Amino acid sequence: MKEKGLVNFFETYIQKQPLFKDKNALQSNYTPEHISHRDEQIQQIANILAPALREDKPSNIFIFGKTGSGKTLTVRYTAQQLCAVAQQKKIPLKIIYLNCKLKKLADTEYRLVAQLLREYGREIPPTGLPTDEVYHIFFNTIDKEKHNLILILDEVDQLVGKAGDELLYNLTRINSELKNAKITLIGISNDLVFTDQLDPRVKSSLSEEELIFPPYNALQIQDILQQRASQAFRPETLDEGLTEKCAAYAAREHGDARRALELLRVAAELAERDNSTKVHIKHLDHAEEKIERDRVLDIVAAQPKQFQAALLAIIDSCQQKNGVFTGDIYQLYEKYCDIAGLRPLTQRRISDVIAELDMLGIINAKVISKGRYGRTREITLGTNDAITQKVKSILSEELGLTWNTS
DNA sequence: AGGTATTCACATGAAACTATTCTCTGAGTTAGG
DNA sequence: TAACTCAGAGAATAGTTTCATGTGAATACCTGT
Repeated sequence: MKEKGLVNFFETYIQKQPLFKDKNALQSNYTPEHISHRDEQIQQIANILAPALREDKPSNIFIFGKTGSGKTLTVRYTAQQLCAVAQQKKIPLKIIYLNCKLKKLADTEYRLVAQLLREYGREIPPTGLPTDEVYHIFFNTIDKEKHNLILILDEVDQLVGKAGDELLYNLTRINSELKNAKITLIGISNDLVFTDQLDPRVKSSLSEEELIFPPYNALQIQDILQQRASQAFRPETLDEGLTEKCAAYAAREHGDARRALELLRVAAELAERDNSTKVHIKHLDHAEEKIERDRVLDIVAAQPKQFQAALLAIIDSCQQKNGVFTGDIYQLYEKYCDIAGLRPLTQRRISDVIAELDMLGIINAKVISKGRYGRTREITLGTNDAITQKVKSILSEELGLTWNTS
């Protein structure tokens, strides 16, 4: 009986008209043929990079803009076009795109240079070599033949935050020592004040040209959504006013187009699972909640045990009273460590852990001064009750604590 | 009343330490000629 | 003698600990009226 039901399910599943025509169009790494509302920026970047086609060195560029304002997309698109022309005309040009945020790939000096070498077909061990040595190999490798190298560093702020600006300094300076090759840097960052941390020398040479990507406004997002939606969905699958609402959601979040697309995709997935023939507004609401829940649960499950114990202590304290401080958390945390058989970390470290959890958006921690009674962080939960309960049960399970709700 | 000094409870920074992973190198060992 | 094995030295990195210094405002303590 049961099996038959399942077969039926699969059969009807096949017969069902899918909502999606081409789901890829909503994926964040999808590059559309035409990029709307960024013509000006594309032209600017093209102008700056064009000298590469005459085998001159283009200026370094620094690009700022909030998340989801199309920075990466625009740069990659322009670079692709440039590369295509260069290839056609047999102009020696190499473009490397690196995302500095990706762990284990390009988030330290050593790894970034190693990754660059990998792009040139040289295998570099993940550890064991001195950094100078790797630089040396890099230097020799790229100087072997005459060419222009355009290096796109996405989310450079992450790199500088972790590894310092020495690398950028070396890269900008390396040009004067290279005989054949020339390196052009394109830095992409969503942190507008980030250059303040940089060494003035690096700052001036890196931002020979600066570009700012303004966030999309609601109308532009709507336009983009509609374009992508027409590729992604069959006609007549979206409810009236759906893209408008979706755009409005995203515009509220500082014009993040990526979020808008994700929202639309998840909503459609939910609709599909619902056996609905159309995506309705209610799906959009559910999608927003689901995205948030998935994000939090993923982060929580991925944290190390110590973070989980700290988070559990935070959740429990916060549920008992509001206005929770670092000291309270630490005491409870020590207790939980004891039960779970963990060696408790120092308060200094827990202070950092709390700050990191705050960064992840799971909790809110604000430094306040209680005057005579010291200075500390005031901690509140950043998620709604339903999610918090779910998080709590995951944590209890992970830590092997059987929980009695008293 | 108004002004200054104290004081608390951590925050924040810097440096040093630990553990892990990996390469490189050279000494010692082994097997085949 | 060439090939192989293995231990030890060095590196990079992540995660901590240790030590030191900083900090904002509620209180305590003065001061002069």
